[in-house]
Amino acid sequence: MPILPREFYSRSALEVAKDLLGCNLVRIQTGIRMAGIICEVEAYQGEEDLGCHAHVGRTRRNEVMFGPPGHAYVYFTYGMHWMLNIVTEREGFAAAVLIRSIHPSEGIKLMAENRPFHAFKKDWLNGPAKICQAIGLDGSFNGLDLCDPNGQVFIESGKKIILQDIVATPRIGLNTVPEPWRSIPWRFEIPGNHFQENYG
DNA sequence: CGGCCGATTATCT
DNA sequence: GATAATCGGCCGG
Repeated sequence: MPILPREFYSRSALEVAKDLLGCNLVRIQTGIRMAGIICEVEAYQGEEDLGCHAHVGRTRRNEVMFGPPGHAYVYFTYGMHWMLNIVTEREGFAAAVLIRSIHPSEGIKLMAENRPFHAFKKDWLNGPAKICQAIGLDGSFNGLDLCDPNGQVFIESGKKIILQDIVATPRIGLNTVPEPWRSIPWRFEIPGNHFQENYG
């Protein structure tokens, strides 16, 4: 499957988020290819969005989000977790899509080694920090260009998910974010059981 | 399975 | 000095 080009990411985070469902997140670590089908994402867009890191304006942490689309915004939180986001929209407009869960498809053995004591337990890959741990991503990947075919991280197009199969709900963990941003349904997912029955 | 809570530190005010 | 786009262990049902 072809690598998603820059134009794919040069759209609103809401569109990109939904279109990323069903696509294949690929990570090559020490020459070994790991991949997973994206099945849960969240959109964050603009300084108006009080749930988006960019709402405070440009800072050292969020500056990648203000940059060109198709790059990785990897940030650190809760003192121990890394999160992977994909930058969207045009340069100068801060927007990104958080990858929240994947259905592992390739290199599962290496993913398991990257998550010792948790591999193959229930829910071992449904969470943004779990994914980064499983595919070996940290802050050194912040700003990485995902459109570089020779890169170690990129996304390939996959099965097209029809809108009817996508469930939209509020974004997770925005406990102190004011309404309406706290509850706006910008989290998109392919329900787990549905995914396994129809897309696994 | 669901709810509660402590861990742990870069980044921002 | 406070906060955080989370996780995993522990507990009760």
